Amino acid sequence: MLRAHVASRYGAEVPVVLEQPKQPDFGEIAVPVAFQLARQLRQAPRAIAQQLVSELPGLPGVSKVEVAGNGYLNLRLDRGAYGYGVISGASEKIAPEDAGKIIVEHTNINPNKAAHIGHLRNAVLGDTFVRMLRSGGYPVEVQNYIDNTGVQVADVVVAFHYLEKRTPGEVAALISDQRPFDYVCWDLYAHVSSYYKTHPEALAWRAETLHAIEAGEGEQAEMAHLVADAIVEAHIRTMLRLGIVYDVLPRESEILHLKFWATAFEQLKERGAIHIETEGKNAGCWVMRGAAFSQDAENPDDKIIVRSNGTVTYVGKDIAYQLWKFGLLGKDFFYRRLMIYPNGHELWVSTDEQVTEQIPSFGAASRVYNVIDSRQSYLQDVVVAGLRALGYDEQADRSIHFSYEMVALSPRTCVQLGIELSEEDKRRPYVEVSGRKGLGVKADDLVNELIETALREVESRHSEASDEDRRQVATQIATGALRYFMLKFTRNSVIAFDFQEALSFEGETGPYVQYAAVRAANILRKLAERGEQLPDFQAVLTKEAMARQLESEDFWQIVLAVSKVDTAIARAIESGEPAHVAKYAFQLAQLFNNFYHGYPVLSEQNAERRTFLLWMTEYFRKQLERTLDVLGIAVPAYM
RNA sequence: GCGCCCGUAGCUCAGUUGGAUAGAGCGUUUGGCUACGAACCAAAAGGUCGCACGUUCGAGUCGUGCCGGGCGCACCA
Repeated sequence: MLRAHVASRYGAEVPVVLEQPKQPDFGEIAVPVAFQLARQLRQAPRAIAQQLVSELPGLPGVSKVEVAGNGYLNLRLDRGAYGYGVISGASEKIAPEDAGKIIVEHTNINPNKAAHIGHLRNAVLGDTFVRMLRSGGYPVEVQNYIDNTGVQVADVVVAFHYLEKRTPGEVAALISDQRPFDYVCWDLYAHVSSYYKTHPEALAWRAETLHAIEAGEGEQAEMAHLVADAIVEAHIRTMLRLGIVYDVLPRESEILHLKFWATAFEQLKERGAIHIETEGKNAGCWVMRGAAFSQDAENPDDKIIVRSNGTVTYVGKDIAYQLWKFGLLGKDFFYRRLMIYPNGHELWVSTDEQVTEQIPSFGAASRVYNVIDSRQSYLQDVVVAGLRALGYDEQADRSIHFSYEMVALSPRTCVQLGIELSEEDKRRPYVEVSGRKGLGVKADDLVNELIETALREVESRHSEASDEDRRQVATQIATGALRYFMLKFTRNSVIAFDFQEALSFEGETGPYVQYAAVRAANILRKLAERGEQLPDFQAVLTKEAMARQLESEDFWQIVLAVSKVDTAIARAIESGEPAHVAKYAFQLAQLFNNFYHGYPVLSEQNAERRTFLLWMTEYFRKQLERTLDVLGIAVPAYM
């Protein structure tokens, strides 16, 4: 409407953008359109703004338009109408009707050792983004790719087979042993990695093992399966502690056995996307021309896809996998159900032969997000260049590297962990986590420590509750703290992990937000304990009543902010930034704690005011819970 | 050498496609428990947004060049 007016008055198509003013007393909506017009009309912005206001017809829902600053148009909303609309309004879905399936691939941990905090950041980011998309109405499929035939698994097999001389039977016994198997492998992997350094000839064992795994024969192959399957199970269990689940686990073993690569290879050759090199340093290799993904325009480096010994590199397999995700490979996996989660959700895993009639449909998405840390951006570029070289430009555009910076360790935390730092490392702002060196904080250790810390706190506050009960609450608080901690940083900031900071439950943390939701619920519970029921808000709080109550600037600002859950999530989806949802949740909680302190609800004497306060409390509770749900954070029964 | 990321309060970080007086948490100082449990709230102090040019009515935000830090650039994944 405003746009139409501007267009007809000035004969100019100017984008009319609506903004939120910096300060609340400037009104609810700001329109900087006069600035844009100023350039075209060569007049002062303020003069144009004044002209606009004097000629503007009344806008629905808007009570007042005024000129401010150098030429802002500030709109003030009709508070009663807005408040009444909020009571009766439903939440909006932003996904277009015809939106195709979205695949989000995350976690992707090498199944050869325990998960660490770096993996947690990946999984929490991925899982939260999935929750954001689903709350917006998008259909999403969650994949966790398992590299069960790679070097890292081979290295652990080398350790078992050659260094420790164990049989597959003995490894199987270790898996069901007391000590967590992923922890055993964690140490073993660090051990074998350092062994290679002092005994380079041992690398021949690795080559031999990789060969055995690929051929699917011998003790090493058997052991590789045992190890990978057991570790995958451990990872699934670790992630479930944080409420993270998957739909399907595509495995590298099936990419190989079902000849995904062979099919992709044919396509790549046919379309000239890759070439065989006859001379130079890459002689005998199939390479992709560096020009396709070059970072160095002057002298682009080619990327080897097939080695001179005929084996395919990781990038090659990833191109095949990416093609499958878009349904462009002309092949599919077979699947078997791996497990059923406690909530009934089914987890499927790829297989190389048909074992069930009821094969679910996976893959064939219209958009793909790969949650992978920024260190692999070069390889992701190559994969996308591969799609492009095959003529799949559209799919290349819809292949999104959802990148994030690594989690490192703060120097203080290194000292706490008893890690010896070199003089060089001591001068760094943070130290990189390294699985090879066994340098890092295991995910399960961190979760356990968070639970114990929370438990001490819960026990000191709620001596009346049962042990079991308190442990459940402590677990919810611990995982809430951990998830929030992983989300409060934007994706491209390096997290220098610090124990003291991560174990904090005060200030900008998950528990702070949980506490606000619990407090809101407490008020409503107290009400019920007094035998009172929640009033029918829609009937009691008429437009006029709303207008009366919302004359209070405090209340008006609260209602405005609390009503913007969907907007906040939509904006976060658009920017691909889960941290924005976390930030919004924290702001809501701050607002509520403020409200809680300033306005006693149950003891309010004025009947209409009391009903209004109750409604605000219930509205706060509902919106906080929704936002926390998108963050994967539970609301405890008490705190 | 080339590419990507970062540099904002003592510390850790936000800053919504360029907009009005740059924000939060922690830490410091001060005040608030009669329970809708203080895992909270209120107040104070704290800034050359790394530096310099440029574009613009307007730059923390865009461009160029420097400075400082991190990560990549394998016939590993």
